[in-house]
Amino acid sequence: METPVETTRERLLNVAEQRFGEGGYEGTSLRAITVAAAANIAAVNYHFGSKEALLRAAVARAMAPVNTERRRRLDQLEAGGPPTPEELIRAFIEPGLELVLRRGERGAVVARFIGRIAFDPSKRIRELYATESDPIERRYLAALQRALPQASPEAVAFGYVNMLGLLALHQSQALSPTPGAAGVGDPEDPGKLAENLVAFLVAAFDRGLRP
Amino acid sequence: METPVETTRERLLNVAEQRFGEGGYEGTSLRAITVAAAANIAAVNYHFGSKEALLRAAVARAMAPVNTERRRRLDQLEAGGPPTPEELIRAFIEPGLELVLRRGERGAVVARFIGRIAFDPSKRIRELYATESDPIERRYLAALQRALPQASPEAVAFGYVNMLGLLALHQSQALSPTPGAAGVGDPEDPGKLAENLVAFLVAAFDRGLRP
DNA sequence: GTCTATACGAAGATAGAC
DNA sequence: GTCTATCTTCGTATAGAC
Repeated sequence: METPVETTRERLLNVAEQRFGEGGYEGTSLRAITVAAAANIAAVNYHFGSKEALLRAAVARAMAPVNTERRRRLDQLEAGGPPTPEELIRAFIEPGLELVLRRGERGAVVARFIGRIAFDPSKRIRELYATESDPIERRYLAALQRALPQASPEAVAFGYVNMLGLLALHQSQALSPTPGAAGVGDPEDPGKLAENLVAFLVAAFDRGLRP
Repeated sequence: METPVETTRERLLNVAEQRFGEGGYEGTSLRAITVAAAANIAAVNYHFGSKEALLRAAVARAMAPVNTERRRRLDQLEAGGPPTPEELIRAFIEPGLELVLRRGERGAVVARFIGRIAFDPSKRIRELYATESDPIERRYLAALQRALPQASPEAVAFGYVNMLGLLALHQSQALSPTPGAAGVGDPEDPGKLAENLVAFLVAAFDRGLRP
């Protein structure tokens, strides 16, 4: 690498990821972010324009590798004939949890951030997240519909919403697992959560979608 | 009724339900609440003590009928021999959605509020919600474990977390349905969502819980 | 007991000088 | 790019009128 030192912009994004994931968007002050990033209070406005624009940039940066991996898996699956529901669910869930698997503590911070944003019921934030995940979402819905020809479009959309919601739920708990629940953020076997979640969803998609 | 006029306290709780459900706890100011309730800014502090205490009171009031109904159903089920997973899931989901079914627009406001709070990843708010739902939660987990003897306690807890999360997700969308998704807050047939959600969860519990 | 008016310190975002 | 100034809004506290 040419630049071993983080720029102010990068530090702001890193801290934003951590703080927005911990306290939520409304619950986190720009002052707290800029202090932790060793930047001036006005730095956010200079680099991003506003608090919301900082959030937008952080979401875009965090989602990029996830979206790339999802696209790659979809391409690969569709190149090899019609994929099964399980393959599609796996191709959706695993990229979202690999952050935790592959990148340790730092990955868990990113996952919690993504989960929290995807999870947020506020109109503003939902729109922002939707913008970031929309292109890939259409492809998934179409592929799921082909894999589940007996299900109505409404049923497929219902299943997709549930899949997205459960992934976000478990991502958002990446650093604060529910005591006693299986494999949620289990540091000894982070892959267990992915397997549990995929199994749960596969069963629900295969036999739990009403026409 | 003896008192056809709402007291300031009641108006504050009603408005809090609506605003907290719409904008979240952090995203809603006491000033916005007191203005909408035609009360003085100091009224919240007088009647409840603090913003968080107002939230606590609103959660308690909103959850009371849901908890009562869940308790009643559990009692009834357990009086008639060991309940099936489906019966238990139904006894959990339906009271949470009946708000919308039975009380129209006003019920949807309450449901959105409950869903949003149950959904909130903030530590403070999660603890607050947990306090309100803890007693009934233990009974449900025990009953689910008896109905699913082959599943480990971790697996049962995992399923319960997912059930709670999906209910909260759909409750929180009571007034802003995802376009195209089946029956989410469908004003023409609000019972459809309950049936869809129960079917989805029953399939997942019956065949999607790994040991 | 209820409610109102007012004030305080902390934190919000942004604009403009440097 | 940084820093300071500024103006708004936040939650909370208090003193006193009804």
